[in-house]
Amino acid sequence: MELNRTTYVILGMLRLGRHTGYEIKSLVDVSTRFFWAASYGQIYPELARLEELGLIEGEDDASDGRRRRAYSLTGAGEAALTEWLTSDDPLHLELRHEGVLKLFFSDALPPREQLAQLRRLRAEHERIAGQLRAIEPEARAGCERDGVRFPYLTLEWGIAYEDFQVEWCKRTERRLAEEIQTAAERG
Amino acid sequence: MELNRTTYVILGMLRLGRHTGYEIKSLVDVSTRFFWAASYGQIYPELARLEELGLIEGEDDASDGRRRRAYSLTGAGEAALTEWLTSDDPLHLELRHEGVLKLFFSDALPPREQLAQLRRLRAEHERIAGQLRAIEPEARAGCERDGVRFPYLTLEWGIAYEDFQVEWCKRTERRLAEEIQTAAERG
DNA sequence: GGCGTCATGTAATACGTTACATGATTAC
DNA sequence: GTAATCATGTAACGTATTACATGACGCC
Repeated sequence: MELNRTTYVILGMLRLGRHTGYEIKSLVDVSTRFFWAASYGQIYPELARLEELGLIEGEDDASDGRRRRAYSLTGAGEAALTEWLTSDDPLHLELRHEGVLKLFFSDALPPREQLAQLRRLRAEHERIAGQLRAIEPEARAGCERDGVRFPYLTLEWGIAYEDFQVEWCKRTERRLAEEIQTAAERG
Repeated sequence: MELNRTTYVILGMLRLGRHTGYEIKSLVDVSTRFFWAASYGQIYPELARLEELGLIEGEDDASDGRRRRAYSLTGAGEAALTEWLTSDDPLHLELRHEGVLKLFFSDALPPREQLAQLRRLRAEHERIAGQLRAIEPEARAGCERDGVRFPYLTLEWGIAYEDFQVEWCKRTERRLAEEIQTAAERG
């Protein structure tokens, strides 16, 4: 059936309710974006393909003058989603982290710059942690309102992850700063 | 000058010493791969381009019968690398984590399957942590031998990151298991 | 002689983002 | 009336992987 991985964001979002492509993109942007992004350029063609495969069903609606097509899961779509959720195929894990890459090559820098770079890295993770905390109250409310808990759980995961990064940076900053201090006293 | 981000892996690796494209790929595969991958399809064309830009210098060598071209950094290349290392342009941060995506949609599953999925996620991170710990002794030795410490530091980061994931999974598994238990006693 | 490694390179493919075109509605 | 939002769609571009072709060396 040649399902790619963007497929499942769409199927998963549609399982939570009938939605348009535009809505799916908005949902992704406030939820899975931090660990799984998707753009219009992927979503719209994929919706067409999934409908052709019979995994989703679209219905046109222009009742309020806005042309729109909302999709819902078919039985086959629900089955495909569950199949994916319960399969133990190897997970796609990918990390691209320019900050850590810079750190990798930081022997080229003088100690003060090394520290400065670490602080920038920390600031970045603090910023993201802040973003996540800002949406936390709404996510919690949504969780209690809809009886859907796992989206909230993954937000908790995101916050814990960013906090881990921040703490690691702080520890490493302290280590580096101490060494610079010691070197200065000896030198 | 239109430098993309694969550029800097190459410049950085060449700062550590004169290398062929093949060697750069091997180095990436045992070091930055976990937070910054690169393939032959990127490396070889980029080496040609960087030489044309005057950031690196290649020299042919077939002394042992094997045709090969080893590159080293030029002054301009070193400057470009330092410029990147010290700049505070926004960092490229990207995470694609199919396991967390599955978790996000796990309200669709019965509790037993939710737990099973979490265990799979943990197993995956335990596997990677194991891989990283396996290369740790060699990295530590290399660190002490060459006086280059930051590559080792990023390996420590990788291990800490994978350990964080494992611990988060364990905590969450316990929470879920308790709830299932409680529900069973009430039901 | 054959397998693994060293070594270069590219073509085909897949994946993903950005930017734009289009046009309606809603809120100020 | 105009800016923001809702809504669809795609073309161009950039990024990255896979797979293959090619060929030599070193070890068993």
